[in-house]
Amino acid sequence: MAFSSQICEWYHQHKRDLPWRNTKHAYPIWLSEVMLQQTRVKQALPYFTKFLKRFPKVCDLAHAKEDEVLKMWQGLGYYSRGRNLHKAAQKICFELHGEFPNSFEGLKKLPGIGEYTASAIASFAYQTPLAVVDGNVYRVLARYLGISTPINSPEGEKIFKEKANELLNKKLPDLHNQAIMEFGALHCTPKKPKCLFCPLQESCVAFQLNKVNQLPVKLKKTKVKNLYQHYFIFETESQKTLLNHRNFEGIWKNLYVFPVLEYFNKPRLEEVKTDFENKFDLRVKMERFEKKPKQHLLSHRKIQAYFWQVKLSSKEFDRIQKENNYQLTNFHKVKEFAVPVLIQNFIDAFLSGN
DNA sequence: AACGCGGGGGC
DNA sequence: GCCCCAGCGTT
Repeated sequence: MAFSSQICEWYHQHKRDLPWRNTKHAYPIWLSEVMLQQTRVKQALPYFTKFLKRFPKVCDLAHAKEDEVLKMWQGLGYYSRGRNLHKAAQKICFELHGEFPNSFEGLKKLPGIGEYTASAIASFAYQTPLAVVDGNVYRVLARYLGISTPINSPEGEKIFKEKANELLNKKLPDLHNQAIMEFGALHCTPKKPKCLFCPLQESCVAFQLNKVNQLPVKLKKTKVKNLYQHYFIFETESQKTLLNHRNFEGIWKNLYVFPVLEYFNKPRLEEVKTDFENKFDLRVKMERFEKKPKQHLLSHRKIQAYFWQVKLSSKEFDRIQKENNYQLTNFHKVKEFAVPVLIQNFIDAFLSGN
């Protein structure tokens, strides 16, 4: 219990005032936890506020269109979280009479809720004595206990989960869980942890062995692949353009982009033009907005995006829209659709005249 | 057991 | 440039 009381004491003195800590209701806790998956507090905070204002209750979220949920999620990334959030809200509202499951197992059945999030909601909302194990906890425990088992190996997962539950203060699981995560986020940080004035210094194995900067151990990193995208901004004289709803598996599922050709190997310009002509059965003058591609980095892709301006007669425009089932829209209404940040950046520049 | 999935920020 | 972030779902 020494560990927990020390962590909780530290938490009492250093914790940030975050809105989802001022409630015991499952709905806002769940919303915050999903947004915080692989996402920093600073980035998630404005989304949390915006969502709660627009969807005060879970059934408000359930009754919304997925398009609107994704539009509100725009810029937060990992859009499957937004889609699953919406699906889970519908389950809770329409199948569970608006009541959240009150057990770990019940919570974990909901889409988008895994081991971590189920533990978090169960402990924060219902004081269930379950330890959360997130990136912060892996790091704190790896150092404090001097465990060099890779945190993302099956054995590591098992060991750290066991240790986390051994150290858990089962009388105050919510406080303990908040405390250890906040400690990892603010004090026992990945780079430059504040060991020199750490309350756990004497009992921290990694500090005693001077191995803090070697822990935690993490296996591999998935290689980043290049992705070359050529977007086509179709224009008519009446300010219309076409959007493609990405209603298939993969990057940006269910978001909207301009009609696009994608390549894993850099195509020659002639190749792009030929592919364009074949895809749309169309031979027109096309011009790139800029010679240099816009680079956009994802965790697993390095995207080079080219944007082409394609002016069409209303007849051809109409044909292409129908043949490809594209979304027809006025250019200044593109901002009403959920689009990736890459596309939003282009639109912003385009509309401001660059 | 490994990979796909976004975007931002620290160093 | 590399790593990490209150991970999850699929294969």
